[in-house]
Amino acid sequence: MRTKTKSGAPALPLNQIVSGDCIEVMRSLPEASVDLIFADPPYNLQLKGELHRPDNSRVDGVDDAWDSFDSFSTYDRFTNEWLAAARRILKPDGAIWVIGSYHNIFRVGAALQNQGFWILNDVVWRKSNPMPNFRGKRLTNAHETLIWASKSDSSKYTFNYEALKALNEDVQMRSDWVLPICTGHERLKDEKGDKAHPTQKPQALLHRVLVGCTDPGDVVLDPFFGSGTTGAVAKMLGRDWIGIERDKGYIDVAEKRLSKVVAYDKGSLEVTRPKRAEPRVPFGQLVERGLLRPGEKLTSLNGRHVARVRADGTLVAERVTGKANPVGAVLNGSIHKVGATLEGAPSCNGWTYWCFRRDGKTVPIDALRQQIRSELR
Amino acid sequence: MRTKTKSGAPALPLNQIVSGDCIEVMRSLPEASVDLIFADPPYNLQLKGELHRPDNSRVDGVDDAWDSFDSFSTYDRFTNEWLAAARRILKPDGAIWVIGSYHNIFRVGAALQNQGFWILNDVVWRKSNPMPNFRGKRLTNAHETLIWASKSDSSKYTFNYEALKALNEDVQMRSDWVLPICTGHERLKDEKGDKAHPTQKPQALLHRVLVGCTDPGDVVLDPFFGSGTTGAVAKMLGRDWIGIERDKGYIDVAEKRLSKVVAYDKGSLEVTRPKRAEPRVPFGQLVERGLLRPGEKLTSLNGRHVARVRADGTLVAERVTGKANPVGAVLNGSIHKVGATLEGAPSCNGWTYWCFRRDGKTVPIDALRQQIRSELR
DNA sequence: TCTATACTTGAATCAGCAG
DNA sequence: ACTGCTGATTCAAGTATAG
Repeated sequence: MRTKTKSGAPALPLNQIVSGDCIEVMRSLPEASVDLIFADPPYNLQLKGELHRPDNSRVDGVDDAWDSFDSFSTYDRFTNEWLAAARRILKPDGAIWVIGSYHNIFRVGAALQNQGFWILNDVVWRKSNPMPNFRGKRLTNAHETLIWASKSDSSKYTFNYEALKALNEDVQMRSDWVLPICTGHERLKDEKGDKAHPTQKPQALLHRVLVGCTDPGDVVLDPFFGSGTTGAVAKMLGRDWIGIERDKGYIDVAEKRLSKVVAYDKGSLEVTRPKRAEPRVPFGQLVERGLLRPGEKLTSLNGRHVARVRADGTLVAERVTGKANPVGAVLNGSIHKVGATLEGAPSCNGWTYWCFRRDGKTVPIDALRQQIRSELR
Repeated sequence: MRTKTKSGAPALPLNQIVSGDCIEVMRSLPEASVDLIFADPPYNLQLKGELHRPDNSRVDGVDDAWDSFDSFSTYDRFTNEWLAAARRILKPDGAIWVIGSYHNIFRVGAALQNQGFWILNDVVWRKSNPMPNFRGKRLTNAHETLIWASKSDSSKYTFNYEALKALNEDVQMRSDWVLPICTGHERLKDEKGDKAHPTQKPQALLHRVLVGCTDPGDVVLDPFFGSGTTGAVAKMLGRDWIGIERDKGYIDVAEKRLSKVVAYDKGSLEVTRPKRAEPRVPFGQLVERGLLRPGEKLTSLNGRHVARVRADGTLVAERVTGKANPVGAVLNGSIHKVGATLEGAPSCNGWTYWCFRRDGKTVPIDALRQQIRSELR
């Protein structure tokens, strides 16, 4: 562990967790000494009451004291202070990553710009397994936002373009990253088996950030260290790290975690990537994209049934009048459901069952799905 | 076209493009008169060497740090002014969508929150075919961000949850939308074959916003109308629209475009309705109508509890004797209350929880409610 | 040991109406 | 504005249990 620099300047507490308030601690560190800062500040969630799942189980929300601020202006003051302290210790060519949600990220982004940081990208972490919206009142909140910014617009920031491209099947890395949330064995638990930290980030996220924006031997600082994901990945990747954390309990968790982390041997980088399945295309997209018009008539493959497209991507069919349905009731639902009901079958692949007409020809709607899939590749 | 309201208040210029500065025009419109605003404001792109104010005047070159600060504060002033004007004309239960990139969206989001708008979701438009980063210096900027906010935290905003779920293969719609950028036939061209507007948005994006957040007949206003995508999709979907645009050239393009747009037929615009919209049927009606007899035995879905129907439409259950209730007290109340108490749950939908027996089969009482509802139609 | 089913959980600003 | 009652609402993974 380094304790003194050659120049005699105050030393950096490398590969340690420093206990205390991150603003004070950062102010005590030497200026222009850190290559990268990764920050996961409080999101300032404003939860009102309790939330239950449809099965009546209670959602364990983030109601910790550290996430509570009495107003936007209190939160803004806090944000400006820690960002200013972070800016001071960054090297001129250094950079910062901050992660947040819509509750706080707009205020953080504006503060970054106001202080002279230069935004390089905003990155969307698309969660493959987010928590749904249980009451059906909003969209599933399925992503979080990261901001990547250099210290100034003239910084020669580190960007390992080729490494990220290699991580992405040799295609340029994009600003949207699909990654699962942190669960399973990676999620740290306490003695009772409960989660040790409410907002532990997945290592894969940090892996991508550190591979892309640091080199081995760089100094990475995390002012909101929490369960220590930044330190764990930095250690694995042979980067020096500094963690700052206020909560003794989290420090214990992180220290235990870091003691078990083994650095990769140099030159080895895991490259296992699952093969991608064909992307799912909702039928509604054909309507949204204008490939089929609401009101347009679809015919079944056998020609016996007709249905019309609606603006929300469902079909409406006039049911044939018969014993089971003397009034000819209207039938509405997905392409699969309507097809199955009309055929009296347990299931039906609507993509190959329903056809539309173009230029005098009858074509299964699956052709339109193929068209969309080819655009996605 | 409407020109005067019954009350004599100034009329809304429905289904027209109003020429002029959007701040001034919005200030001239009646307050609390618009259901939804969709805004695609200038992005304040900071291309090196040239800084532009929102009014397109060039910022004189000064010291870099001061220069950028000046640019941000000018942009913030502009943002706050148009948002305030937009807020005034929004109905109390109205909502706003704003689209932007990392250059401006953080400032827009913070301004929205500062003015009292209540953010409902931030949505990521993930472009399936973005422009690559040619120099390999950053990540491919493959998305834009939209913010959906209601006028206040108490607004009863419109959200057609079921319709968006239907558009997405019967899975809850998420906050990340994969859609291609506007190209091909949809992209408007001028006489020379060049693109008629630099940032024309795809119709699919507006389709999703308008199907999800408005009903037919709602008033949708776009203060930065541009090539008129908002108006075109609103017209197709049977919504009233108002466009405001400063540039005569864009007005010509949009007017030509709008004149060719054909609205979908009304029947196709109907969208899957929420269950709440169904007429309410008090449980007591099942007893009154003789569908259930007083004294009849109901069983819980899981088979663990039994209750009897009373003549006033309440249930009586013998509570299971146990530690918490050594005397096995009698429990009486609504189908919901009795179910919730027996399960120890915060709430319970008695309609799907309680079952009765007919012809040897166990059926949820909700089937009887369905029967009454179908008679009401 | 393998398979199928059941249960648990995740940074959440998560209801609407009648009286 | 407040109170109280009705009754609507979830997706993907991982782990635990049963067969």
